[in-house]
Amino acid sequence: MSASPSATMPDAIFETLRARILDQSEAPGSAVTESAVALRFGVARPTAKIAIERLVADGLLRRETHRAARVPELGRDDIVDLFASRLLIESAATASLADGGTIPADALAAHRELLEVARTGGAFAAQDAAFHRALASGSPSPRLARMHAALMGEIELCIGQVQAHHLLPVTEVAAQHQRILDAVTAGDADAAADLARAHIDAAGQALLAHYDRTH
Amino acid sequence: MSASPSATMPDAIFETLRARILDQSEAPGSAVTESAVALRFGVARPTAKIAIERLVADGLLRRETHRAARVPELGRDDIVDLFASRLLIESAATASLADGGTIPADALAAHRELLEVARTGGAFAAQDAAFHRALASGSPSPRLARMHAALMGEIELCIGQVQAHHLLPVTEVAAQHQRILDAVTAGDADAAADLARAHIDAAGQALLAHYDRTH
DNA sequence: CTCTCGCCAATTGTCTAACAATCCAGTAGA
DNA sequence: TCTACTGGATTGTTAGACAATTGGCGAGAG
Repeated sequence: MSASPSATMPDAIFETLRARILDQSEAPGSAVTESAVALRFGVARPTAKIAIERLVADGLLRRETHRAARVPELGRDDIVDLFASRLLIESAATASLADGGTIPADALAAHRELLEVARTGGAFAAQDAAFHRALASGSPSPRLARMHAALMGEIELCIGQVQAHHLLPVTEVAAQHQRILDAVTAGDADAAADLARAHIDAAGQALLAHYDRTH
Repeated sequence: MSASPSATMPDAIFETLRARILDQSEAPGSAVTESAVALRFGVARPTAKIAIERLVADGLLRRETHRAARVPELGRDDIVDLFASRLLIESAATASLADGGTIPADALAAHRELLEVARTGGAFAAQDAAFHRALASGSPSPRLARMHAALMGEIELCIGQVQAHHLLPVTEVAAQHQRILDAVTAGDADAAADLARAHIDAAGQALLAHYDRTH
């Protein structure tokens, strides 16, 4: 995947670091300094800085001024807040999508890939995230889509954990996605929003329960 | 106002351009090129670029790749979408604020300034914007606050128009703020959210009516 | 022995200059 | 008249260097 048509240097660094953070190659809590990144990729520091700033904007890194950026360790409060915010945005986006009554092509493609993974087994985090991303960016409200994108980085961090610890069976995830799509196709905004809420809440509850078990 | 303790070059350019855009010194639709800004402030282009990128992130400028950034002309769809999104975020933030039952100090200060302006007359856009900004950033949900901040630039653009065309009397704005604060103090989340919704909706409706009159 | 002050290393913030890629309009040629 | 090309304008990207801030560590005073 990821045939980068016009691979620019900051983009390439961004993508590489993003993948490493999402699959936990970069341990949560570890520091990612501009100098280290610049050295590692053989570029000037400002180039590394741009990549890091994009990661920070996506919520995949956190930083304070004059401090090294760090991979976030999502605490209980973070998980609660993140899923509550996501619930608000994504259910609204799903409802407005249902008003239109059509499913974005990207969302359908992601859903089919997820069904395929459910049959063959394997990692499904990428497909799950792609589905939700497509759902939001297909919404008729550009600002809703923008806000969801800003949340998506941290969400993907969480999805990775749900998958890694087998907190939810992939078949159940796929089934819930199917029901959401059905409601959207039927143009039932209330039902679509409710189903989206339930889907997100289930993931949040599972993750919180796991967090409480391990802390 | 705004004693910048450590005025950095990009920040100074950002603030200056921001003020010029908000008071319409830069006409909507006009282009803001990196070179022009660099020349005007006597800095290198990347320095100007950073300032412009911040403006774009705040929604005060729009740009496509390899095209000059332009001051947005908010169309009817933009206004509808912006106020709908704002309604969703700000009412949720206000409700969670009411759950805590305490008013952020900044919000109270902005409210008092607005009351003062209501007595003496004059421009109130800055105080109105500061009030809403403080309300959201005082919310216990950092992500809600972050999303509201991302909307705030465009909101302020709208508030400026509401003020410039006298679409709402400042006394009415102040009175509605007062009612919201009262509900928050009382810890009544539902009432606070409803009042916030009504307040935002009134502004949106007034702006839309004005838009339809003039287009 | 403890507390405070000052220095030093680490890190980011910022700026300039230069080259590369892209887009658009206007023009020359078929 | 329509197409292809060229030139200017604009942004994208990068390297290198200097400045400012932070936090920790050690030395000296109490």
